[in-house]
Amino acid sequence: MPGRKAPEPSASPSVEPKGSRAQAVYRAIRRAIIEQALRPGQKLPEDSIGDEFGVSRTLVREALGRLSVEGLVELKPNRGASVAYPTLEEARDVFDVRRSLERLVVQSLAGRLSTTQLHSLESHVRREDDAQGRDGPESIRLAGEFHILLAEMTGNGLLIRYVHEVCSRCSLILALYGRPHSSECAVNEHRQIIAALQSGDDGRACTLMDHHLEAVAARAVLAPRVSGDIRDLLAPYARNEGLAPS
Amino acid sequence: MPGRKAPEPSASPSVEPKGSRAQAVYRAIRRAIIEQALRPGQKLPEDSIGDEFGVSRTLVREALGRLSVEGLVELKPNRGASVAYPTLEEARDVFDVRRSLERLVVQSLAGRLSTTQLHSLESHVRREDDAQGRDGPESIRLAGEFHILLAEMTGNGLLIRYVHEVCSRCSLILALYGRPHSSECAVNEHRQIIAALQSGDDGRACTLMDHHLEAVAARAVLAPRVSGDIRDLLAPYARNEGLAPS
DNA sequence: CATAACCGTATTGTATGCGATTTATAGGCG
DNA sequence: CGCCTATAAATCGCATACAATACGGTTATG
Repeated sequence: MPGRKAPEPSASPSVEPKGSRAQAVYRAIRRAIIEQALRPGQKLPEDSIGDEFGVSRTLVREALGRLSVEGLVELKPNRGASVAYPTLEEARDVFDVRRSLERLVVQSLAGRLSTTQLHSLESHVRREDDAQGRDGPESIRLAGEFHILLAEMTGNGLLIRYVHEVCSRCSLILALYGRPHSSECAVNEHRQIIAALQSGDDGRACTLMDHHLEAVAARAVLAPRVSGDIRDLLAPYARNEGLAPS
Repeated sequence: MPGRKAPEPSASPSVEPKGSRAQAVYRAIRRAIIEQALRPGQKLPEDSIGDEFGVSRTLVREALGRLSVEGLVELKPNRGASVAYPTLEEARDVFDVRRSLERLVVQSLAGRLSTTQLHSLESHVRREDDAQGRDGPESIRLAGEFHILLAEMTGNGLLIRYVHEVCSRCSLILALYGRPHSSECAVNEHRQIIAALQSGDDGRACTLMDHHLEAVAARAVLAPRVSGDIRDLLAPYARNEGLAPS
């Protein structure tokens, strides 16, 4: 097993050891994927993972099953699981749905934010500023968490779950197709959205959110990474043929 | 085990025996819930179900897990699974998200329907007419399937999955809170939506869909069933306290 | 008589084992 | 020398077994 250098998972704001062990495995893998510790195409054998976490294949299976439903993991019958490798078409689909959902979020929230919630949002944006450019994966994760934070403020459980899911998948997509520094201006856009929400102008908030997401999608999806490394260029094609990098 | 009279599942348009057996169990339970063969609050013990289907608890567990994620089943730790009993608040949440999603559906579809697709939709609406009033549960199921059919025509995999999910949950909600004959005028509204989509007027289609869903929501959620049966009236309160009918 | 503690039973949570399917490897044949 | 086939290794699909927890009834006790 070569190259076994696992990068430390960046410190989580709130460590939540709650729930069953299966959920713990689920969250761990999920996070590893989002932070790009596990790259798309990476094989995910049940027993290796079980060994790593000290649980049986049963629980790993359960976790992988859920991740597969959410689209973060590909689960081929009798051939095992691997980190999902979204196509550009899937990416566009996800972004379309995401725009719809987040429009609902801002409409629900405009003019209804408590000061506590505002502080929470501002504090988050400040953290985004800190991570700016310094840490690619963390920056991506924080950008996603901003939207999740917004969704949670609606109190709509289903909406929260869906936004959570599309944000995860968008993180994966950005990791794949995003340019480096792609989240540069996102922080400012986040600030603008907060301002619009605070002022209660839901039309403006809606428009801002729409443009924000379109911008994110455009940076990522419409501009596949132009890399000097031939492997990056070939990877999607290889994966299309069912091949994976060693 | 008293009262073991299982009503035949109404004939499915397309029997799809595909996929793993776990998925088969999943679909079976799902359908049983939607058609009200399993009422909200009904306990779902793993081994009884396994016996019934001739599979082990492992597969039943997998199915119940997925259903729990989708909100059709409630899964309490160490206490087993039961058919979900959505609250009115959850119901409203689901309908809110559903409106958002289906707006995206009609926007994607307006003016882009092939004649084949139109025929498919018209044929479906005709089936809805047939079931009109004759069979409550089947009527509800068909109404949901109309929306799923629309979603499938977008080709957006994520959107399809989400619409599928919210439709399932809406079926459950209607079963709980819907008046009898609540889907009366729905068929005509479906026809109008088809017409608007065909004409390519996406604004009108959007409005129609919005009103349609609002009407459905209003019939159901805003008008909790006024029943002479005291058990129906008490059930939600009982369930709120974690109590279930025998 | 009411209440609390105890124990048996039923059901879930997790691990493990076996057979099946797939993938990799090595050997034979053209 | 390359291709096809046969055999071996690895991995998954599923069932089963065991351990842990919660529930119901019974008995002991205040």
